[in-house]
Amino acid sequence: MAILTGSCRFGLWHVHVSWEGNTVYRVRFARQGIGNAVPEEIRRYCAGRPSRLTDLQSIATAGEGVYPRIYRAVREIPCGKTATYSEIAISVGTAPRVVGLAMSRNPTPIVVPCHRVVAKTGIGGFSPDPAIKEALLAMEREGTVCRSEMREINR
DNA sequence: ACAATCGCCGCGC
DNA sequence: GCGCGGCGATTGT
Repeated sequence: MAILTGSCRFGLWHVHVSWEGNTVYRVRFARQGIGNAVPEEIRRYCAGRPSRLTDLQSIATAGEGVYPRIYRAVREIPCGKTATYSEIAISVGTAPRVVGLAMSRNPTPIVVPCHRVVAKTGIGGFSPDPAIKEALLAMEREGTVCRSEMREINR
């Protein structure tokens, strides 16, 4: 199977994705879009519709290094909730700044939901623009996007 | 090897 | 509300 790339819209930004099957290699925010499609769950998420990002895998979570363990811990933060840099640090046995650095180098934002990691006082950083982080958190707080298919069926 | 680089935190003012 | 020092893994020279 070949690696595919595409983009979808999120507010004023375009979300570029490269992936193969269920494995996502890169996600990045850019001003310009490209024509091709992105995985369904990311398309639904960006549109604010119910989605299950946990169906996707990220290359960033593989391995036993510190960064992969951080990324796995971040993936366990439920949609609509947040954790602090220090909480993640304690859970994997490292320092808060290492978590910050790992977030800044996260190759697959959204799939590894680094926007759910906030500073103890304040929202913390996000590149290329903290406004994206605020928008993602606001969307998840609203709640529609967080409904999984199971909850859709159960209600 | 070494130095620089961080999306942080807790303290003391 | 500052400013400061400590923190640890990664990346580039």
